[in-house]
Amino acid sequence: MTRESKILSGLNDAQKEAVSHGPGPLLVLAGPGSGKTRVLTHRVAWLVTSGLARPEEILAVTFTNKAAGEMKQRIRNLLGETGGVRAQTFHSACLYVLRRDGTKIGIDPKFAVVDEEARRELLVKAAKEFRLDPPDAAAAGKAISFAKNCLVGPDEFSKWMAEKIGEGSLLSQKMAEAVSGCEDAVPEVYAAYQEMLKKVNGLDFDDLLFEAVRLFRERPDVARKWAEIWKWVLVDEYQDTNRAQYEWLQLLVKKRRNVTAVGDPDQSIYGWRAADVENILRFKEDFPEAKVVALEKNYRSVPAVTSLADRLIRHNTRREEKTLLPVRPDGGEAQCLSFPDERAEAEFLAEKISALHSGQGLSWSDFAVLYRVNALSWTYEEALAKRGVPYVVVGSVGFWGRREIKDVLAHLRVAVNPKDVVSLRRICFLQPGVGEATAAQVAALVLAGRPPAEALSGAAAKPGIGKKARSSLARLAKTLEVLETGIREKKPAAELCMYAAESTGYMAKLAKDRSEEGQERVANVGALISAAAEIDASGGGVAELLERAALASGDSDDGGGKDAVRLMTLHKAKGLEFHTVFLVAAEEGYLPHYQSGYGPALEEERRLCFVGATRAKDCLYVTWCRERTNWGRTAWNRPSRFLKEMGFEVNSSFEKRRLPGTRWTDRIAAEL
DNA sequence: CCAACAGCGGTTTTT
DNA sequence: CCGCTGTTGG
Ligand SMILES: Nc1ncnc2c1ncn2[C@@H]1O[C@H](COP(=O)(O)OP(=O)(O)OP(=O)(O)O)[C@@H](O)[C@H]1O
Repeated sequence: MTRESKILSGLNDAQKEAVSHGPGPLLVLAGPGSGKTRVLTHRVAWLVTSGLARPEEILAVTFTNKAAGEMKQRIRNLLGETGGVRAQTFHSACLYVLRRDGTKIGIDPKFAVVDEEARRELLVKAAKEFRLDPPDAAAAGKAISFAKNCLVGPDEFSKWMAEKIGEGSLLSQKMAEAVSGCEDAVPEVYAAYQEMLKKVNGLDFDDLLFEAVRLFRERPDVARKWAEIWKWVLVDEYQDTNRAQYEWLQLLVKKRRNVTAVGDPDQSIYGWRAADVENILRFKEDFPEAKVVALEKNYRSVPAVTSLADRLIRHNTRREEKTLLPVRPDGGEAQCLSFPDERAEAEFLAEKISALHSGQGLSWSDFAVLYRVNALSWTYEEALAKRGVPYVVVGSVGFWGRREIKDVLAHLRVAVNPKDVVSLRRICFLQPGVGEATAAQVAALVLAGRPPAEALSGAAAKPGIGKKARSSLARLAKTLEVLETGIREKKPAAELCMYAAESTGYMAKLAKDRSEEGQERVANVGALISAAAEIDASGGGVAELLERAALASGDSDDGGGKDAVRLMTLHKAKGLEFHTVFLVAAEEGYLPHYQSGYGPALEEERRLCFVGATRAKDCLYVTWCRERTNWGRTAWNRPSRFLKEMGFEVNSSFEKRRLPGTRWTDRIAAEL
């Protein structure tokens, strides 16, 4: 078998047609479990083996860093190596471009990527100038993020917001909620916040997209250059792209038109973050010559699951119908269960998982518990722990988001970007005897244009600074100088990490804590040094390490390959699949969430429920509780309206209802 | 000026 | 339950 035919084997006709589409735009529109992601990866491999594209000419855009990693792995399995294919998120791709060509629109190439934590800090400070408290700062931050993702700058903001509110779209609904009470101040906060970002020479996540679009718009020659580099662009989860991503993509592909978009409008669940499902619906107009392929077979789920999901999603009004037939025979089960309270619900689930694990020879990682909000996870954690069932909460902070990692890296960030006052403040606070007053002195000197090491020594000499602070600031200044020369001389990142951790006394401070948590921190810093060494070995350095850290800082712990039950939000479950899924807390107020109970937001809640249900391959248990206690408050619940919409007969008069999957499905189908 | 602690209120979902 | 705020004692 030739390499090319090997890539096409294991695909149905429609999939083959999409994978082996030649040059020109291609749109794959299909429901869950139809093999969209599979098509995308096989298409990348096919473009290479067919000789149409060289690996380095391909950009495959994914929704998360994790999905990018998996895509690379699958491409490696098909081709033997990734050979320069870039698989990454829009944000990473834009960062890559801006690092290289940002100077052409006046961006200092040493800019730092401002992560969520630093962003909050800057926002709070910007909001304070206008007498807004932190909650209002967070609200303004949401509005600012919306604006940037819609390519609206501070100057146009007021006008834009006035137009948006009252428009009736999901975004306008969310905007109005976010800024209610502080509308008037938001434009000013936006401007002040951008000013601060400029001062610290930083770009936040949204700026990466915003600035990359500005670059391509203002410098068509640069856009052309990148269009020649990435001659083939493929985008997964296209239904969840926002305006900025859409625009950037258009600028990149409009000339060569070798663009593949893959997605499912029914799985658009990020409207609240400015994603616009119109982007995928408009593809045929943007690219009139586009080939459109529909995948109509569901390989993932048993009929009991697909029919229930289909019934649910039909309740959305703004929607184009699709055919999706299960190829799997009847089997498995889909049930709705009710419980008196969340303890009973959690115990049931733990017991069921234990039983299926030992009884059916399933792995722990074949199970997922999906919920609407992170706050619900602890109930299920408790019950699983009690039964000794291994589990991972996928929402928890991952390696790159951990405090000790960010602490050590903050030293390197300051050494690379001398204007990074946020990181400088952070490392000041790590020193014994240093608090707000001292850190403010240092920050003021840097904002006045002094280099960090000099500012530290300068502040140490000021009157009113304690003796302890004085000596630790001097030590920190020395460390920074060494790091700066180390970076100039391109010393390995691992070496510099180790130096930053040791010479500042940070390691010693961590080591003093003998608790389990403390020991873990020490080990994590060790792991950071190993990670840095790996980056060094693959030809990178400090810049690459910081890049990786900035983009991954928000990534959650996915448990790696650990055999454990996965607990996560419905949003995080997108794109995944499990043998058995527990869709818990299917109650009015949680699903749909009480803030999204009407209008376009409700339709998105329904899609969220749809995404959750369609993660199940064989078994789906949708559960709800009559009574739920949260933060010490007990509330009565009504079952989610989505239960009825899925075809379950729900009434509060029975404790537990058990219906065998397929037979039940047939009966309901006949009734409808 | 800084660190430690108690009390309160509340974040939907995340690159 | 967790993070932020304001208080105290060193
Ligand atoms: N032609 C095929 N033959 C057998 N199995 C297939 C085929 N195509 C896809 N599958 C399997 O179906 C499942 C779903 O595939 P994939 O994740 O690519 O679907 P998807 O359309 O991206 O789903 P979703 O939109 O729900 O994320 C996977 O387990 C995949 O291996």
